[in-house]
Amino acid sequence: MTLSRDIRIFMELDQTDRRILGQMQRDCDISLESLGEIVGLSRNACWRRIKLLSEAGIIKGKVALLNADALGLALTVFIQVRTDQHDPDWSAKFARATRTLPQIQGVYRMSGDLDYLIRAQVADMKDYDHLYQKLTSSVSLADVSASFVMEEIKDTTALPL
Amino acid sequence: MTLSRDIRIFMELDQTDRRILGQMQRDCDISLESLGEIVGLSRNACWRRIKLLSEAGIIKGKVALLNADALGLALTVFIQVRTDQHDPDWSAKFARATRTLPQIQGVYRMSGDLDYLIRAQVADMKDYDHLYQKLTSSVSLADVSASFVMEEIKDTTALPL
DNA sequence: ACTGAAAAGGGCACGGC
DNA sequence: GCCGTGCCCTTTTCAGT
Repeated sequence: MTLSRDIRIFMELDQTDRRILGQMQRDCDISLESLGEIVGLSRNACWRRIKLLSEAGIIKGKVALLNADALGLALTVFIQVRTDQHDPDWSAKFARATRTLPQIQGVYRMSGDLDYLIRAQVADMKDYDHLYQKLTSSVSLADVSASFVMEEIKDTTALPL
Repeated sequence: MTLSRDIRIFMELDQTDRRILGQMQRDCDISLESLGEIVGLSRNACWRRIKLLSEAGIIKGKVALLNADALGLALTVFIQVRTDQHDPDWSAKFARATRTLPQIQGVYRMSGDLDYLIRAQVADMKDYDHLYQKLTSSVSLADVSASFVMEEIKDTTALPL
Protein backbone atom coordinates (compact mmCIF):
# COMPACT_ATOMS: atom_id res chain seq x y z
CA MET A 1 0.00 0.00 0.00
CA THR A 2 2.53 2.56 -1.05
CA LEU A 3 0.34 4.02 -3.75
CA SER A 4 -0.88 6.92 -1.67
CA ARG A 5 2.60 7.91 -0.58
CA ASP A 6 3.02 10.77 -2.96
CA ILE A 7 -0.56 11.83 -3.12
CA ARG A 8 -1.11 15.23 -1.70
CA ILE A 9 -4.46 16.89 -1.23
CA PHE A 10 -4.52 20.44 -2.42
CA MET A 11 -7.29 22.48 -0.91
CA GLU A 12 -9.06 24.66 -3.37
CA LEU A 13 -8.28 28.27 -2.62
CA ASP A 14 -10.35 31.07 -4.04
CA GLN A 15 -9.36 34.68 -4.32
CA THR A 16 -10.76 35.47 -0.88
CA ASP A 17 -8.71 32.74 0.78
CA ARG A 18 -5.66 34.14 -0.94
CA ARG A 19 -6.43 37.62 0.28
CA ILE A 20 -6.84 36.32 3.82
CA LEU A 21 -3.56 34.42 3.65
CA GLY A 22 -1.83 37.38 2.07
CA GLN A 23 -2.89 39.65 4.88
CA MET A 24 -2.09 37.17 7.60
CA GLN A 25 1.38 36.39 6.36
CA ARG A 26 2.12 40.11 6.42
CA ASP A 27 0.45 40.77 9.75
CA CYS A 28 -1.72 38.40 11.73
CA ASP A 29 -2.11 40.80 14.64
CA ILE A 30 -5.37 42.09 13.30
CA SER A 31 -8.94 41.58 14.42
CA LEU A 32 -11.32 39.41 12.43
CA GLU A 33 -13.43 42.52 11.99
CA SER A 34 -10.68 44.46 10.21
CA LEU A 35 -9.68 41.40 8.24
CA GLY A 36 -13.27 40.98 7.15
CA GLU A 37 -13.39 44.55 5.89
CA ILE A 38 -10.14 44.10 3.97
CA VAL A 39 -11.22 40.94 2.19
CA GLY A 40 -14.87 41.91 1.92
CA LEU A 41 -16.41 39.35 4.21
CA SER A 42 -18.09 39.20 7.61
CA ARG A 43 -15.90 38.48 10.63
CA ASN A 44 -17.49 35.09 10.88
CA ALA A 45 -16.90 33.97 7.34
CA CYS A 46 -13.27 34.94 7.87
CA TRP A 47 -13.09 32.99 11.10
CA ARG A 48 -14.42 29.81 9.51
CA ARG A 49 -12.08 30.08 6.55
CA ILE A 50 -9.08 30.61 8.80
CA LYS A 51 -10.11 27.60 10.85
CA LEU A 52 -10.28 25.46 7.72
CA LEU A 53 -6.98 26.80 6.41
CA SER A 54 -5.33 25.95 9.73
CA GLU A 55 -6.83 22.48 9.89
CA ALA A 56 -5.73 21.84 6.32
CA GLY A 57 -2.21 22.72 7.38
CA ILE A 58 -1.97 25.62 4.99
CA ILE A 59 -1.48 27.96 7.92
CA LYS A 60 1.35 26.34 9.85
CA GLY A 61 1.17 28.71 12.77
CA LYS A 62 1.52 32.23 14.04
CA VAL A 63 4.87 33.52 15.23
CA ALA A 64 6.47 36.74 16.38
CA LEU A 65 9.29 37.96 14.16
CA LEU A 66 12.18 39.40 16.12
CA ASN A 67 14.71 42.05 15.18
CA ALA A 68 18.10 40.38 14.86
CA ASP A 69 20.01 43.64 15.03
CA ALA A 70 18.25 44.71 18.20
CA LEU A 71 19.19 41.38 19.75
CA GLY A 72 22.81 41.94 18.87
CA LEU A 73 22.82 39.39 16.07
CA ALA A 74 24.27 41.62 13.39
CA LEU A 75 25.93 38.98 11.24
CA THR A 76 24.10 36.70 8.84
CA VAL A 77 26.24 33.95 7.39
CA PHE A 78 25.71 31.29 4.76
CA ILE A 79 27.86 28.23 5.32
CA GLN A 80 28.59 25.89 2.45
CA VAL A 81 29.35 22.35 3.50
CA ARG A 82 30.82 19.47 1.56
CA THR A 83 31.10 15.99 2.94
CA ASP A 84 32.67 12.75 1.84
CA GLN A 85 30.42 10.66 4.04
CA HIS A 86 27.02 9.97 2.58
CA ASP A 87 25.76 7.17 4.81
CA PRO A 88 22.43 7.61 6.63
CA ASP A 89 24.18 7.50 9.98
CA TRP A 90 26.18 10.59 9.14
CA SER A 91 23.10 12.36 7.79
CA ALA A 92 21.16 11.77 10.97
CA LYS A 93 24.02 13.05 13.07
CA PHE A 94 24.41 16.13 10.89
CA ALA A 95 20.68 16.84 11.03
CA ARG A 96 20.62 16.48 14.79
CA ALA A 97 23.65 18.71 15.25
CA THR A 98 22.34 21.53 13.09
CA ARG A 99 18.82 21.34 14.47
CA THR A 100 20.19 21.65 17.98
CA LEU A 101 22.20 24.80 17.32
CA PRO A 102 19.89 27.81 17.80
CA GLN A 103 22.10 30.12 15.73
CA ILE A 104 21.16 28.08 12.69
CA GLN A 105 17.91 29.08 10.97
CA GLY A 106 18.07 26.90 7.90
CA VAL A 107 19.77 23.75 6.66
CA TYR A 108 19.29 22.56 3.10
CA ARG A 109 20.62 19.58 1.20
CA MET A 110 21.40 20.91 -2.23
CA SER A 111 21.69 19.82 -5.80
CA GLY A 112 24.92 20.58 -7.60
CA ASP A 113 28.47 20.67 -6.36
CA LEU A 114 27.95 21.70 -2.76
CA ASP A 115 26.23 19.27 -0.43
CA TYR A 116 24.62 21.45 2.22
CA LEU A 117 23.82 25.09 2.66
CA ILE A 118 23.35 26.49 6.15
CA ARG A 119 21.95 29.85 7.10
CA ALA A 120 22.90 31.21 10.50
CA GLN A 121 22.59 34.38 12.54
CA VAL A 122 25.42 35.35 14.87
CA ALA A 123 26.66 38.38 16.78
CA ASP A 124 30.05 38.79 15.14
CA MET A 125 33.05 36.93 13.77
CA LYS A 126 33.98 35.56 17.15
CA ASP A 127 30.49 34.23 17.55
CA TYR A 128 30.69 32.69 14.09
CA ASP A 129 33.88 30.95 15.09
CA HIS A 130 32.09 29.45 18.09
CA LEU A 131 29.42 28.12 15.81
CA TYR A 132 32.02 26.79 13.40
CA GLN A 133 33.87 25.03 16.20
CA LYS A 134 30.69 23.48 17.57
CA LEU A 135 29.60 22.32 14.15
CA THR A 136 32.88 20.78 13.09
CA SER A 137 33.40 19.13 16.45
CA SER A 138 30.03 17.37 16.41
CA VAL A 139 30.18 16.03 12.85
CA SER A 140 33.04 15.43 10.46
CA LEU A 141 32.88 17.78 7.50
CA ALA A 142 35.14 17.56 4.46
CA ASP A 143 34.96 21.19 3.46
CA VAL A 144 33.35 24.23 5.08
CA SER A 145 33.32 27.73 3.67
CA ALA A 146 31.43 30.78 4.86
CA SER A 147 29.99 33.75 3.01
CA PHE A 148 28.88 36.71 5.05
CA VAL A 149 25.93 38.95 4.33
CA MET A 150 27.01 42.54 3.76
CA GLU A 151 23.55 43.89 3.10
CA GLU A 152 20.08 42.47 3.46
CA ILE A 153 18.10 43.72 0.50
CA LYS A 154 15.00 41.62 1.09
CA ASP A 155 13.94 39.26 3.83
CA THR A 156 10.40 38.04 4.19
CA THR A 157 8.46 34.97 5.23
CA ALA A 158 5.66 35.79 2.80
CA LEU A 159 5.05 33.27 0.03
CA PRO A 160 3.58 34.08 -3.37
CA LEU A 161 -0.16 33.51 -3.65
CA MET B 1 25.43 65.66 12.69
CA THR B 2 26.42 62.19 11.58
CA LEU B 3 27.75 61.19 14.97
CA SER B 4 24.59 59.37 16.03
CA ARG B 5 24.34 57.40 12.83
CA ASP B 6 25.74 54.18 14.17
CA ILE B 7 24.49 54.46 17.69
CA ARG B 8 22.02 51.78 18.57
CA ILE B 9 20.14 51.44 21.82
CA PHE B 10 20.10 47.93 23.16
CA MET B 11 17.26 47.32 25.55
CA GLU B 12 18.23 45.34 28.60
CA LEU B 13 16.61 41.93 28.41
CA ASP B 14 16.35 39.73 31.45
CA GLN B 15 15.70 36.01 31.51
CA THR B 16 11.93 36.52 31.61
CA ASP B 17 11.97 38.73 28.51
CA ARG B 18 13.97 36.04 26.76
CA ARG B 19 11.49 33.39 27.79
CA ILE B 20 8.62 35.52 26.49
CA LEU B 21 10.40 36.13 23.19
CA GLY B 22 11.35 32.47 22.93
CA GLN B 23 7.77 31.39 23.33
CA MET B 24 6.38 34.03 20.99
CA GLN B 25 8.79 33.29 18.18
CA ARG B 26 7.73 29.66 18.38
CA ASP B 27 4.02 30.38 18.75
CA CYS B 28 2.38 33.73 19.39
CA ASP B 29 -1.14 32.35 19.14
CA ILE B 30 -1.34 31.92 22.87
CA SER B 31 -3.24 33.84 25.52
CA LEU B 32 -1.47 36.16 27.92
CA GLU B 33 -2.75 33.89 30.66
CA SER B 34 -0.97 30.82 29.32
CA LEU B 35 2.13 32.82 28.48
CA GLY B 36 2.16 34.14 32.03
CA GLU B 37 2.05 30.62 33.42
CA ILE B 38 4.89 29.53 31.16
CA VAL B 39 7.21 32.36 32.09
CA GLY B 40 6.05 32.63 35.69
CA LEU B 41 4.43 36.04 35.59
CA SER B 42 0.92 37.50 35.71
CA ARG B 43 -0.88 38.10 32.41
CA ASN B 44 -0.41 41.80 32.88
CA ALA B 45 3.27 41.83 33.53
CA CYS B 46 3.54 39.84 30.29
CA TRP B 47 1.33 42.27 28.47
CA ARG B 48 3.39 45.26 29.58
CA ARG B 49 6.67 43.57 28.66
CA ILE B 50 5.38 42.61 25.22
CA LYS B 51 4.23 46.17 24.68
CA LEU B 52 7.69 47.48 25.57
CA LEU B 53 9.42 44.87 23.43
CA SER B 54 7.22 45.87 20.49
CA GLU B 55 7.79 49.58 21.00
CA ALA B 56 11.52 48.98 21.24
CA GLY B 57 11.33 47.25 17.87
CA ILE B 58 12.59 43.96 19.25
CA ILE B 59 9.34 42.33 18.23
CA LYS B 60 8.98 43.32 14.59
CA GLY B 61 5.52 41.87 14.18
CA LYS B 62 3.33 38.82 14.20
CA VAL B 63 2.82 36.81 11.05
CA ALA B 64 1.19 33.59 9.91
CA LEU B 65 3.59 31.04 8.50
CA LEU B 66 2.23 29.21 5.49
CA ASN B 67 2.94 25.72 4.22
CA ALA B 68 4.78 26.07 0.91
CA ASP B 69 4.11 22.47 -0.13
CA ALA B 70 0.40 22.82 0.49
CA LEU B 71 0.39 25.91 -1.70
CA GLY B 72 2.07 24.00 -4.49
CA LEU B 73 5.43 25.70 -4.01
CA ALA B 74 7.52 22.57 -3.79
CA LEU B 75 10.80 23.96 -5.08
CA THR B 76 13.17 26.08 -3.04
CA VAL B 77 16.00 27.58 -5.03
CA PHE B 78 19.08 29.58 -4.18
CA ILE B 79 20.21 31.81 -7.01
CA GLN B 80 23.78 33.07 -7.12
CA VAL B 81 24.21 36.29 -9.02
CA ARG B 82 27.34 38.00 -10.24
CA THR B 83 27.32 41.41 -11.81
CA ASP B 84 29.83 43.63 -13.54
CA GLN B 85 27.88 46.78 -12.82
CA HIS B 86 28.43 48.19 -9.38
CA ASP B 87 26.97 51.66 -9.74
CA PRO B 88 24.23 52.79 -7.34
CA ASP B 89 21.79 53.07 -10.19
CA TRP B 90 22.10 49.39 -10.99
CA SER B 91 21.82 48.47 -7.28
CA ALA B 92 18.60 50.40 -6.90
CA LYS B 93 17.14 48.74 -9.96
CA PHE B 94 18.19 45.30 -8.80
CA ALA B 95 16.72 45.90 -5.34
CA ARG B 96 13.46 47.13 -6.78
CA ALA B 97 13.19 44.19 -9.17
CA THR B 98 13.83 41.54 -6.53
CA ARG B 99 11.60 43.19 -3.94
CA THR B 100 8.78 43.26 -6.44
CA LEU B 101 8.92 39.56 -7.26
CA PRO B 102 6.82 37.67 -4.68
CA GLN B 103 8.57 34.35 -5.36
CA ILE B 104 11.69 35.83 -3.82
CA GLN B 105 11.94 35.60 -0.04
CA GLY B 106 15.47 36.83 0.48
CA VAL B 107 18.10 38.88 -1.28
CA TYR B 108 21.55 39.31 0.22
CA ARG B 109 24.62 41.17 -0.92
CA MET B 110 27.48 38.91 -0.04
CA SER B 111 31.13 39.02 0.79
CA GLY B 112 33.45 36.84 -1.24
CA ASP B 113 33.35 35.88 -4.86
CA LEU B 114 29.65 35.93 -5.52
CA ASP B 115 27.84 39.24 -5.43
CA TYR B 116 24.27 38.38 -4.49
CA LEU B 117 22.44 35.41 -3.11
CA ILE B 118 18.71 35.07 -3.68
CA ARG B 119 16.35 32.67 -2.02
CA ALA B 120 13.12 31.88 -3.84
CA GLN B 121 10.17 29.55 -3.62
CA VAL B 122 8.59 28.26 -6.81
CA ALA B 123 6.25 25.52 -7.97
CA ASP B 124 8.58 23.66 -10.30
CA MET B 125 11.31 24.06 -12.89
CA LYS B 126 9.00 25.77 -15.31
CA ASP B 127 8.05 28.23 -12.64
CA TYR B 128 11.71 28.79 -11.84
CA ASP B 129 12.34 29.56 -15.48
CA HIS B 130 9.60 32.19 -15.36
CA LEU B 131 11.30 33.79 -12.41
CA TYR B 132 14.68 33.60 -14.13
CA GLN B 133 13.27 35.26 -17.24
CA LYS B 134 11.62 38.01 -15.27
CA LEU B 135 14.74 38.67 -13.26
CA THR B 136 17.17 38.74 -16.16
CA SER B 137 14.85 40.86 -18.26
CA SER B 138 14.47 43.57 -15.63
CA VAL B 139 18.16 43.95 -14.72
CA SER B 140 21.35 43.02 -16.54
CA LEU B 141 23.18 40.23 -14.73
CA ALA B 142 26.65 39.00 -15.66
CA ASP B 143 26.30 35.51 -14.29
CA VAL B 144 23.39 33.62 -12.79
CA SER B 145 23.46 30.10 -11.40
CA ALA B 146 20.84 28.19 -9.46
CA SER B 147 21.10 25.53 -6.78
CA PHE B 148 17.98 23.62 -5.90
CA VAL B 149 17.02 22.38 -2.47
CA MET B 150 16.66 18.60 -2.39
CA GLU B 151 15.79 18.34 1.26
CA GLU B 152 14.90 20.88 3.92
CA ILE B 153 16.57 19.73 7.11
CA LYS B 154 15.83 22.81 9.17
CA ASP B 155 13.81 25.94 8.55
CA THR B 156 12.87 28.31 11.31
CA THR B 157 12.37 32.00 11.96
CA ALA B 158 13.46 31.61 15.58
CA LEU B 159 16.59 33.50 16.60
CA PRO B 160 18.92 32.46 19.40
CA LEU B 161 18.26 34.16 22.73
C1' DA C 1 -23.74 33.56 5.03
C1' DC C 2 -25.41 36.74 8.63
C1' DT C 3 -27.10 37.57 13.58
C1' DG C 4 -26.57 37.32 18.19
C1' DA C 5 -25.15 35.79 22.56
C1' DA C 6 -21.94 33.48 25.75
C1' DA C 7 -17.09 32.92 26.77
C1' DA C 8 -12.52 34.26 26.50
C1' DG C 9 -9.02 37.35 26.21
C1' DG C 10 -6.84 42.00 25.93
C1' DG C 11 -6.14 46.64 27.81
C1' DC C 12 -5.80 49.83 31.49
C1' DA C 13 -5.90 52.20 36.32
C1' DC C 14 -5.04 51.47 40.65
C1' DG C 15 -2.86 49.82 44.91
C1' DG C 16 0.97 47.02 47.00
C1' DC C 17 5.45 45.27 47.39
C1' DG D 1 10.91 50.82 39.75
C1' DC D 2 7.96 46.49 38.57
C1' DC D 3 4.33 43.16 39.83
C1' DG D 4 -0.39 41.72 40.51
C1' DT D 5 -5.52 42.34 41.01
C1' DG D 6 -9.91 43.78 39.48
C1' DC D 7 -12.78 45.80 36.11
C1' DC D 8 -14.42 46.97 31.51
C1' DC D 9 -14.46 46.62 26.81
C1' DT D 10 -13.15 44.20 22.63
C1' DT D 11 -12.78 40.07 20.22
C1' DT D 12 -13.44 35.35 19.52
C1' DT D 13 -16.19 31.39 19.20
C1' DC D 14 -20.10 28.88 18.01
C1' DA D 15 -24.91 28.31 18.33
C1' DG D 16 -29.21 28.91 15.60
C1' DT D 17 -31.63 30.74 11.50
